[in-house]
Amino acid sequence: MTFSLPELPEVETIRRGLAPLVEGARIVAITAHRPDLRFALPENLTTLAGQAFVTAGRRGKYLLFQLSSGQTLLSHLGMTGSYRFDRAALSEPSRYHVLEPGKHDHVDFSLSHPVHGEMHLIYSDPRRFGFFELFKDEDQSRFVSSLGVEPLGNAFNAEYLAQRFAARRAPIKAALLDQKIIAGLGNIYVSEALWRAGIAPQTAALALVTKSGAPRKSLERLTKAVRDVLEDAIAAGGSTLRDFKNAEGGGGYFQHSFDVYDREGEPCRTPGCAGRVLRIVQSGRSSFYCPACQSKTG
DNA sequence: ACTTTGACCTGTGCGC
DNA sequence: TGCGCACAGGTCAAAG
Repeated sequence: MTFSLPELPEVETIRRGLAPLVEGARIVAITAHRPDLRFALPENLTTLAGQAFVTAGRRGKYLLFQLSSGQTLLSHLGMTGSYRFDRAALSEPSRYHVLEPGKHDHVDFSLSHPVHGEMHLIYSDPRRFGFFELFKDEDQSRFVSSLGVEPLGNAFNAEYLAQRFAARRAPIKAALLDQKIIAGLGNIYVSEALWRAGIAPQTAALALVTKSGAPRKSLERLTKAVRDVLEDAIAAGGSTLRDFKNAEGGGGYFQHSFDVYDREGEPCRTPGCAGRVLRIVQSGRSSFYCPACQSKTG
């Protein structure tokens, strides 16, 4: 079992696992075991007791828990954040009301659900790159307000990307990682999408746009590749998601295999291609691609 | 306005 | 076996 590297498909898979158990649950108490993760925890986090979770949503890589007060609790998993349920009844006198936290357990949501009963939802995060935010409206959110389009939504299309890429000299790899353009792609799925589209990661983003500002064929392919790779990953995640409800230690998922990511030196999987996967470093991050079938010219 | 780099943080896996 | 070190990647802040 590898660590979760939570990009959009992983966050969506986690959301689908959490939703049936948290939606409708009343918050009995929230206990934070430390004052900060990546950033300081919201000051009034522990005062949410008495509210209920209405929906568990997602935007990009953010989980958005809508509360009965109208507020939204934003949760970002960083690189190593995870949720698990502990079914210990809150009212059992032999139990501590707040569970004895594990080394990397940082936030404990004590919940009471009308159907599923009492449980703890525990946020754990060894590297503490994750963070929380509490806001009333999305335009007040430091994180959500600047996000680009949802890649599985209608606003995501080749014309939109052409407009955003037209003045970008940076490599397409960096442009696809920019959350202000597309919300939800990370290092893994950028490599995967570029491989599917036959575009080398060093290609300047503006090379995918014509002089008149129209998307080139390659950008059309890339748009479809991004959408397809995310949909495939969500489908795979759904099939491997362990059931939060019945799992002893909580839910999770198994990372599936990728076509180029982390396959340095291995054969390219494009039919008929004799190339091997290469690893290069761009902006301090690994990119994996096949130099034989991914073009640098747009 | 755009682009790049460093910092944050800990577990893992490799070479010696 | 143990130690040191490079590496993993999401986001922001700062520098170019």
